[in-house]
Amino acid sequence: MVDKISSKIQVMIIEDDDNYRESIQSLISESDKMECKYAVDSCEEAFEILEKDYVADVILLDIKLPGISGIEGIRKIKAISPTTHIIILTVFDDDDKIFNAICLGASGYLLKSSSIQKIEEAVENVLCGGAVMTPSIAAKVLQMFGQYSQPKQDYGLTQREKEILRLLIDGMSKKYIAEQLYISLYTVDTHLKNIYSKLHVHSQMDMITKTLKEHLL
Amino acid sequence: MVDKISSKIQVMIIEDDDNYRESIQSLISESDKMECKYAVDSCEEAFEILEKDYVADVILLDIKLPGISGIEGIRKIKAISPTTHIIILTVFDDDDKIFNAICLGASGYLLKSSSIQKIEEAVENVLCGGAVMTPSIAAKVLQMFGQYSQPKQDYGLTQREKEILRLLIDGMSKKYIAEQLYISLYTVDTHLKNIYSKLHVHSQMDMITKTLKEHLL
DNA sequence: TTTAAAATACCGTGATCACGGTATTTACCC
DNA sequence: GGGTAAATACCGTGATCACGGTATTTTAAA
Repeated sequence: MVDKISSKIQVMIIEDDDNYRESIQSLISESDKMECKYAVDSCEEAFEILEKDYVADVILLDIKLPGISGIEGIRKIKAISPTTHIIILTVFDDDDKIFNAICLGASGYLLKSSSIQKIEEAVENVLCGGAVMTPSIAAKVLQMFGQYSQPKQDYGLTQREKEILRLLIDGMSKKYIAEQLYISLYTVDTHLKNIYSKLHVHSQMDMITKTLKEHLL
Repeated sequence: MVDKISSKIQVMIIEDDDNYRESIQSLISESDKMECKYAVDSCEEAFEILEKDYVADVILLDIKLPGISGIEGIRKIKAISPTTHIIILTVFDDDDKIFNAICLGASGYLLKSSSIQKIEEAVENVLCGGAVMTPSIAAKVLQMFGQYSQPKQDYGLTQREKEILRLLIDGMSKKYIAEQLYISLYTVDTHLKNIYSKLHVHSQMDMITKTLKEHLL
């Protein structure tokens, strides 16, 4: 072992377009921060390399690949090498696929037309724990996010009612709640009746589905 | 009305630092795509303007303001002028606040150190329905997102069991499900017992909370 | 073809729930 | 000081649920 172990960021490329793959690899070779030892044209090849000793810091992954697609590949890459960050490369703005990719654990998404500077920037960002997204993806993600946190309709539940609701959602029975709160089971029952009336439901199940689906707490 | 109505993008600035506000305003004035008629130093002022006839396409909003904070301001801005996009401006990488802002409906987040090109780019992106985020924010958002969609643990439920689970979550009673599926109530009961055993729960409520919390369907 | 898994069905018992009442005590607002 | 909202408590009845059995048929895999 004459050479010292490289301290450069280990970047791997999975891309079936020979031209693009090689051009990116050579561009990365010119960087003094990144290094690309392996540039392969399929997920299958990548798996083999990763299953040996090689540890990639970042993988630039084409989403449209013959055989195992990029999307499917993400899962396995993450399984083999959990610390490896994945940046999706694609030519088109295929929001849905990108969206899936991101849900599966990709840290970023870049257009193939991105400059080597953008790529380098993205690689550094994901290594710092950041993520990189195009505005359209970002918007989609935020939109889903908004639904999830925003529409807190107010049904006018009192503090005590909310407290009891919380305990029920945590899986406690009416009886147990009564004991925990040092109140009578009858009282819990009364509160429940009031909650039902306010939420327009008729069972604990309805109440809980409504609460969880609408994120009322 | 001699002049034609401006077709430039209407950008409004809410920023209490006089220097920064004025410099951004003058930079925007040089743009041929954007126009900044109003640059104010508080949300209160902005509300007044928005409550009159003025319609801002995009508001550049400082997060740290005297009086009503940027975060609080977002809500009211959105209430007065729902179509207005909001881009948060801040000096520091205050993830938590940004995160709140984004949940409240901000379309983007920029560092004050951003170049006028970046700002222009961001403005155009949000007007196209996109969103702009720094990598650290993006990562945080994705992380929360991942929890929400990833951990689909498999409890080995059969098709029929999943079907019944779905119906229960839709609020149906065991009896009603039996009728809908043309099977005996006893059968539904048996399926329930099996589901309980697989999910390690002991009531419909537990089952539903578990299903909804872990997104098992 | 044998086996295993899935779906179906039945029963009884004790526990829990839903919901209709009614009623008292605080606490706070006008 | 009168009114209101919130929290507390009690009761009975009919409905529903949980869960322990046991058992048959259908389907799919070996």
